[in-house]
Amino acid sequence: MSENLRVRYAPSPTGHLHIGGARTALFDYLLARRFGGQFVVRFEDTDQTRHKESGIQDQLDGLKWLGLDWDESVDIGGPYGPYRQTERLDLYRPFTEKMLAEGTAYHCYCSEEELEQERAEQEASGATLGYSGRCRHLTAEQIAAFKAEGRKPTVRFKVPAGRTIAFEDKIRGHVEFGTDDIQDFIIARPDGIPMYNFAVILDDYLMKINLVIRGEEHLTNTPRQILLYEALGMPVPEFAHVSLILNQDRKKMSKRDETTLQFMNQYNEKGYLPEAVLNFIVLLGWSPVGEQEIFSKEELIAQFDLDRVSKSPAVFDMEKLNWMNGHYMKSADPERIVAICLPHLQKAGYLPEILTDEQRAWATSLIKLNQEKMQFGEQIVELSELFFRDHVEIEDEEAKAILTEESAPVVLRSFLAQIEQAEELTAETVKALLKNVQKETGYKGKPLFMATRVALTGQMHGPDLNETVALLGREKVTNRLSSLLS
RNA sequence: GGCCCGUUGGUCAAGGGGUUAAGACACCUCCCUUUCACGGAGGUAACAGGGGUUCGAAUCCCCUACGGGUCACCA
Repeated sequence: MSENLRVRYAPSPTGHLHIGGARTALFDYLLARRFGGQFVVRFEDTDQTRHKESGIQDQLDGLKWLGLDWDESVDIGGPYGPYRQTERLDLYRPFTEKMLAEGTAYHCYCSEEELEQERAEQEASGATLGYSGRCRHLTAEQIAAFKAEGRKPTVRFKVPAGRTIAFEDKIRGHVEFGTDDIQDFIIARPDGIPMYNFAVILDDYLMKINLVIRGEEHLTNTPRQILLYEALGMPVPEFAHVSLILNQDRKKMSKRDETTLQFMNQYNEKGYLPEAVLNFIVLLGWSPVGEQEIFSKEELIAQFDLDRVSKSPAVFDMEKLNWMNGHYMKSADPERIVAICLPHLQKAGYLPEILTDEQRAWATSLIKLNQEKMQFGEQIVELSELFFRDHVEIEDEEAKAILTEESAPVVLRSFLAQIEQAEELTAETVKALLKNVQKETGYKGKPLFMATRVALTGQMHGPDLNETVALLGREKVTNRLSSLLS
């Protein structure tokens, strides 16, 4: 890569940033940053029917959330703009004209209905699917007749026969296709708006993109695009086709698939850390040289390369993502975790929208207490549920057994008395209180701590007991103890 | 159906002619801990199948099977 590297991420703005797109964009970004190239984000919005107005911002927000930045796009401009296709329509027209004039493309007057019928017949007879090319050699009379009918032609590319189109994919190696398997395809609609295959090559050429990284679903588009580049005498960029990300059923992720969180905004909403998601995504396909697998963005920039990207599809493993996110959460700044978790507690109705300083301080302690147990922010709700309920429900058999020990009421009665006398409850004072209970009753270890824990939380497991008691507060503690003892 | 791509433990994956076939997640056991989690020490578990080539194939070639992608006036 001696020349200036220029890569692009070119989504269709139909919705939020998808995990597959995020990975492609990440690969683009990493390479551009590593080799001092430019990363451009451009939008392919020529399909009016699928276009979603918020799509562009959603995509950009997703990239931003992940921690990526770009050198050229709709928001910051750049020397090769505009960066959305619907604003570039005038730029495409001369190329269409050129191809028509040179005979590498032709007008096709077939209606959508006719084409549909043709396809149906092909499917029925088991013939090769695709356009027959019947408008290639229309006579002047036929054309005049179509025009008289009021038909508006599409523009089709004339695919040369009998050729082999080969290219060296940066990830998959040598790939080749025969042009006889490719039918004449439409490059521009009757209204002049170019189709995907045409618009991409024009944009990539105009924007001086020299490496195209994209999903494997575009592999079979590549020979078509190479043909187009050739027809226009343009240099062909390099290609790198990244394999698909599959869901847990080993199928291509469908938008409706519920088993996997597929969009960046969902991760954000569930309280995942962007650096964890980024770290996880890069490992879906790419593998480092050594055995390290926790990488900062900077470390990735220093060593990411396409030659270590896998050819085979990867199944998205939520469990591993959760582990990795948990790993990042443990070492994250507690204040940041608080900021992520607070809204979840509020949404759950555990805390009001407007917090007093006291409430905020209390919630902060609560969240910090659970920081090391969380895999993602939303889990704070279930983790802290016991702090908000009115009554303790003991369902676990083992837990029930703890309370039937003869030591249990002795310990709890003593603890209740201690609590009532205590000035304030902090982790330290609670620790001292429990020590007093130990001295007074003679019970220590499990009979002491487990009885207390179960009585107050209903659970065998949980965060630090001293902190838990302190956060529960005198009222809840005395209520729970006395209702249990009566 | 045609064309194209792929196939190493349940998952992510290293390894690209000679390895006891790494590592991570998950799972199991043990240690640590008043509990859980964390951390630590172990463990179970894989080269899709069949033919070649070779002294020797997970690695190279062919076939089969399976999975996926694509054949739009979508991108």
